Amino acid sequence: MFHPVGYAPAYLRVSEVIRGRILRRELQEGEALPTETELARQFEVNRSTVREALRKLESNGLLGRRRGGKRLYVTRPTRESVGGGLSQALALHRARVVDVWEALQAVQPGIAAAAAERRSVQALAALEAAARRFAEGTSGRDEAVNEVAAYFDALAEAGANPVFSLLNEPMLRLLRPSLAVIIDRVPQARGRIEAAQSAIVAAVRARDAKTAAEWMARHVRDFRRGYEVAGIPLSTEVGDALGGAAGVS
Amino acid sequence: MFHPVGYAPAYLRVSEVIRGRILRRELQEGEALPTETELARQFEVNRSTVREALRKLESNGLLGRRRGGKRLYVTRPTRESVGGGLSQALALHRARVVDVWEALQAVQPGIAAAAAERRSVQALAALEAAARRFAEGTSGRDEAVNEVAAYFDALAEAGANPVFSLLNEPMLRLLRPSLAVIIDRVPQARGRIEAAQSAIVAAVRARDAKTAAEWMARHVRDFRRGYEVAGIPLSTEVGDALGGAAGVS
DNA sequence: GGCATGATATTGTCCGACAATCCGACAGGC
DNA sequence: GCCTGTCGGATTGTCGGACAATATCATGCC
Repeated sequence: MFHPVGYAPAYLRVSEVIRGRILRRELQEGEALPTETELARQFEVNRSTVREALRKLESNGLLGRRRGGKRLYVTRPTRESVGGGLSQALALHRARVVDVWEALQAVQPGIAAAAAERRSVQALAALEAAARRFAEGTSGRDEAVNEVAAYFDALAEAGANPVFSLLNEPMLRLLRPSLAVIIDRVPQARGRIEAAQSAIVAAVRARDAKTAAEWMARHVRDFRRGYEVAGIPLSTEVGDALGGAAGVS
Repeated sequence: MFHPVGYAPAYLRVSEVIRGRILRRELQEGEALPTETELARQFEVNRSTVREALRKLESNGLLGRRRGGKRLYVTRPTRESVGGGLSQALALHRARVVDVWEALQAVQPGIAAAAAERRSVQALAALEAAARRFAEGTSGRDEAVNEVAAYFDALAEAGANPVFSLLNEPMLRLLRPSLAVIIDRVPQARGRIEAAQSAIVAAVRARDAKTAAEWMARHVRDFRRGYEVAGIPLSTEVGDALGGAAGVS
């Protein structure tokens, strides 16, 4: 019958006002925020309150600091910050490798198709470079995993669709540990990945969306085989590795 | 030759420690956090510092408050909190409706297929209920939009894949405003949506993944037609409506 | 022009304080 | 028995002030 009466502490109201300003682009990316003291003066709250508001925006990725800098600048959430939040949420929702794999299966062919349709010359070059780096097989397992991720990223980037780019990140992040295991344990993994990558690159170069999507679908199915061969149960929860090295010790 | 020497302010270190504890499930969901004073004592920092750390975790959705409550509890990020962050990021990355639509096109058929394969009896009932609510056509434009979103949510839920559930939210949120325009301007929109929904429901009931995916693909393609008929440019940036009513006035 | 230098501004952190209010217990009335 | 009113304690939200460390910037020097 009645709606709960709304109340919000000052630190929340302050952060919402600033957030709104950023989303409405009244505060533009790269612009420096006023100093904490100045904000406190304008909002007529204490500096501690302002600081709490800033911390919220900071972890949303809307504010950031230039390396070693002191002032806060308006930034837009990076792939990393968005991906971090999302993969953290997925880990807490007990997502399993099979769940992430299934999502990959759904999304990646579309990404490959988009890349084939719209890739620019530069994006194609970047994609080819990523494939080459993996193909060189510089031995290290962790480097290899990074290169696979970089390849997927380059592909999403070539699709020129920010939604794809942002969705890509968390899935790759979550699969990283298990992918490392596959590369370690399945001898033919590198070869198969390399083959798929170069086939997809070729399709993207030829702007052949259909073939790109098909190869990608095959590629993703292959990952599932990889899990089975490597003896990783599909019901393993992802993100067991998270939380340890989340950033600062 | 040398890595930049790491330094992190105390509020960050504190929040990372707590975050790690949560991700490692040493702090379980639903558990109450110690009081701020107690945390300050244990971490040997000031209460203000602890509060800044808590604000960060709060906006990550890892901590929350029970309605009207005072204490903080460990929570896992809800679809809303994750979706909010993601759609905010997408808005700032200037994602356009066509980008979101493309992602929808990639993901939704997979979701429908997963739902068909794994739906439980309850999930099916929820999906049918959602479809019925929309079909009743209770007139209001905004209610209709909500019901469409609820339908997609129910479908993702039926897929029993947390990745799908979490990815669904932000896309729907971003499409909401334009969907409202479509329903307003395109007379036959309701009918077509209703037809697609019931076809998909039927396929899900019959556990026919292929048909479910095909109908969903058609359904999503239809949305694109809707945009064109409604005269919404596909290059419209999503989230122009965001930022205004982000929460608190 | 580029670079050392010093003054200034700003952040990170602390301390102490107080009002509001949530919580739990407790008593009283229907 | 259950609901309501009361009350003390605990906890959060907010404030003011303080200070060390250091990023920033204008200055002067080569």
